Amino acid sequence: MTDEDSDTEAPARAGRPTDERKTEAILDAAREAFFGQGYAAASIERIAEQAGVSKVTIYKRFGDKAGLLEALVRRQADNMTTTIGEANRDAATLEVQLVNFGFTLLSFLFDESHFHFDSMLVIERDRQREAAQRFFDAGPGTMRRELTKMLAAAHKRGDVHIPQPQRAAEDLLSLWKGFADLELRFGVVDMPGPARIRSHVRHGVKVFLRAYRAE
Amino acid sequence: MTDEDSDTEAPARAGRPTDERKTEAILDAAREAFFGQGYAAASIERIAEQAGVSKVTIYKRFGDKAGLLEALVRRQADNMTTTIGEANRDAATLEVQLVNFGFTLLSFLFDESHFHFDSMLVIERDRQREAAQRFFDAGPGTMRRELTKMLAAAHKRGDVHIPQPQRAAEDLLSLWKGFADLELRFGVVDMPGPARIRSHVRHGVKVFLRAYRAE
DNA sequence: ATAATACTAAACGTTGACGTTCACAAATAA
DNA sequence: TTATTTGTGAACGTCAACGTTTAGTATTAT
Repeated sequence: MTDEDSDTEAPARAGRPTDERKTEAILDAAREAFFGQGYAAASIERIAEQAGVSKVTIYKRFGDKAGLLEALVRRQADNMTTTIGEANRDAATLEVQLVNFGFTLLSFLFDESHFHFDSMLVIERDRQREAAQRFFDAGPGTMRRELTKMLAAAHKRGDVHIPQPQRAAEDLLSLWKGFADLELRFGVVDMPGPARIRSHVRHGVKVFLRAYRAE
Repeated sequence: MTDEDSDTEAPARAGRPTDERKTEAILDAAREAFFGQGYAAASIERIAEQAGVSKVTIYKRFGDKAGLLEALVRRQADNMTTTIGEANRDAATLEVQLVNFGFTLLSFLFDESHFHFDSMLVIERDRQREAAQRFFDAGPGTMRRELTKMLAAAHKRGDVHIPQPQRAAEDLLSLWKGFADLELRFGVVDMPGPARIRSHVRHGVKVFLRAYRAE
């Protein structure tokens, strides 16, 4: 009679329960396919095969190809938000603080599983406008906000001279992403390891602080 | 009015001569399609239609889809080389010199017809490795070389303190391309006009020169 | 056991794109 | 005019992918 519509995690429903690991496997396979070959070239059939899942399961869960991309974007964005949250630690000096922040960011960006992401999304942005916007907010947007706050605080303390913190934040993000990103994208160099990433971040921070040091 | 062609070389061959304007029209249409939708999603049939050309003509001239992309990449790379060559003018001060250089570069990069180029190429780079490399050499690679030379000369003159000119060139290129590029790619802002571009370039140069000024 | 739900495999219809062939029209040199 | 080459349109074969359907299996609560 009275259906227990409990909004808790315990389903307590009849029938075979959904296997959440399959959802993860599908999204992992979709990531590989979409990022590696682009949205159009990726095939649901191969995604299903690689995920060890029936094609029908994908359609049951995500509706269609666009829905699968939508879900993937959401997961990646959440993932990024989490990573960024963990990066915002306090440290002794501003320099160390920035280096930590940048290292976390670049380690994330220069990861095989995320690297092709925006390239695909950019091409698809006309068809997936809100998805692209959401990803920007979760990734670069959040990054800019956090960094802007940090820089404004440092300016107030007198550590640096940064009258326009948002613009400065964009400068630093540009220096970090920078040319290494270009070389990577065109396959001129290999993916850098942690040591190279840290060195690159340090260099960016140094240049940045030289430009914005207190007079 | 009939135009008498006297500039071009006479083919002096029998039969109907090839219409070079058709080649251009095909490449223009291919650019729109490839850059806008990506390689896989673009269709030769629609490219032919948009170019006002028979599909067979495309196959006669370019062999297949990959050949068409190949030719397109080559044309874009040549185009870029030409533009960069024109940008390298001497000017009174280093600052003016850099601003001119950057303005030419960004005007080219932030043009609708080139903007999606690397996004497509990145996804296709595994299948079109040499095309990607060629484009990198013609574009960012040349840019870095030219800029490195300019900065090394300025360092020798004592105008600035740049012991590692190539790294500094990468920094400046990063600052220029920077965050505006990201916002554009995700559709957060519209394509900037010349005024905004010049302002952005100026800012980049200022930050750069503050960081690398002579002590 | 039974009902209910998740899931699979295989087949299906449909669409769109690649690349080819063929008959024919258009343009030019001889 | 004639030979030669460019270009067109329409049709064709092939293939890969989307998304659906169906019949049946697996897993759970009652």
